[in-house]
Amino acid sequence: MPNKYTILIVEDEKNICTFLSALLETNGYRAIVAHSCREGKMLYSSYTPDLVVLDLGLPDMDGAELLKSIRENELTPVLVLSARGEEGEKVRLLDMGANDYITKPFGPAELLARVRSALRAHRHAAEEGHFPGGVFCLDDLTIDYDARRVFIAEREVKFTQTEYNILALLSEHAGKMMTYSAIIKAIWHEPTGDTSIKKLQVNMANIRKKFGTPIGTKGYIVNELGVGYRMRSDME
Amino acid sequence: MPNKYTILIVEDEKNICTFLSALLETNGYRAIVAHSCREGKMLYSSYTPDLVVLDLGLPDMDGAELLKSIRENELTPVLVLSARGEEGEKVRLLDMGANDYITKPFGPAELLARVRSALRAHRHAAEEGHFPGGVFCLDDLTIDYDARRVFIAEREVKFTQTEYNILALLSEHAGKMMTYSAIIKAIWHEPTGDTSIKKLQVNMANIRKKFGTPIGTKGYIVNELGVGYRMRSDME
DNA sequence: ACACATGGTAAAGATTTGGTAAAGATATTG
DNA sequence: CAATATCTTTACCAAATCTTTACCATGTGT
Repeated sequence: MPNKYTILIVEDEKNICTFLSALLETNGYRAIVAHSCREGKMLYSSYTPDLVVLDLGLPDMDGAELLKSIRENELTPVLVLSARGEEGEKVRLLDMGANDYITKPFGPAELLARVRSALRAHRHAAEEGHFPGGVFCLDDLTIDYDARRVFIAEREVKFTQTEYNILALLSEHAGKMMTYSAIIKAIWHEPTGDTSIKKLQVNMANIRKKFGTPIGTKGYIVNELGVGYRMRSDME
Repeated sequence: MPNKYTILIVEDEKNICTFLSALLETNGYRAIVAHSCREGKMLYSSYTPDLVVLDLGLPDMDGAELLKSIRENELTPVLVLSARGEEGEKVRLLDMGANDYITKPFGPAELLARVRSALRAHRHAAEEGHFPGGVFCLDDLTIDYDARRVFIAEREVKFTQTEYNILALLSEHAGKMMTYSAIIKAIWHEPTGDTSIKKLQVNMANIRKKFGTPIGTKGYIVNELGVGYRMRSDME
């Protein structure tokens, strides 16, 4: 029924290209391949893909520029492929609006999972700018944005203002990795520094404490070392 | 005694039916159950419920048809229950005017939160600031908007103009957190500042004093530090 | 395995915030 | 105009919270 999702791959290494496009094609996506950022830019505007897989460290132009030109109009999800040693670049692109990243080397299952997750989260966000009914749900966690109330397994849990703000922010972007600087800017409107990251970590600890950390269950919020936090999405 | 909200459940699976009706009944709603769309249509016109929980994929008739027949006259909120994989159908029903959807499997907290949210939104949209019959009820508190009179446990209590305005405002948005700035703008038509928040706080103190703060009972109005006030709702 | 960096957590101190009473200021009423 | 009610401002206290600090656990690279 719905047309295939079109995925634009921007990657210079030939064998990764064929691997990716074969993988995506056999899983029901339409794959378009660009071997440089310039080409990616052109193909993007002619195909308007549903998702972009962007490799860092392409020779001809900065991946950031491509991302910026995509973000000027659309909010098409962008997955960043990064090799080791490109940590800084990775975080920079996440800050600029990339939705997720995958560190090389990666397996087919991981890539497909991230692609699915990004597509679904994006479709949800697009359908009605926000969560229908103003309610967010993830496993036992329920957030009622209008009432500004949070429930965990039927029982209301009180969060302080900053704790709630963090929760609301992460849940509104569920499934998307949010960098420290993005979170700090949104919550405290101040530049990121050592102390502000500490504040964030303390708040996260308090939030987790109130969640009660059900043993055996993976927490609602995941941390990625050196990058930021992500709230799990109920459809990943 | 405040009238219970009546909720019509249209669902064929027996165990989901009993789960839903038990859940809703224990939370202060009146639940009516229909096991088919035909039955739902009939029960709808005889009970005129305040909200409908509609399962997709009923055998006898398309849920869409029931939704359409509801939407012909009323704008009663409709929550759609959908299983995974019925994404397309779900979107279609949202387009046709369903207010929210819940994906199976779902927990009790999620259902209750979405029911509350839908009732709240609908109530607020329907009356231009007034309740059916021009009366608001919450536990011992009764507000007669037409007469501009307030009763607590059968006995009238005199409120000043601003006190009444605040009460009316909060009760009209019962269940929703109202920020300081929203309240101040509505009451004094002036920008929010330190002094205006103080005014509001003093008024709240006076209101609470007149309520008599029955010990052991949670107050009618809840404060969220740094955010605003929320009047409890009879459906929470 | 080691050193190093990063994140988690608890607890103390500093700060902000809300509640309340009471004193002016303003408006309303007879 | 006086008497009264209401509104606004001020001051102070208690409690909630934010921030900082220190220390421990965990992960990362060599």
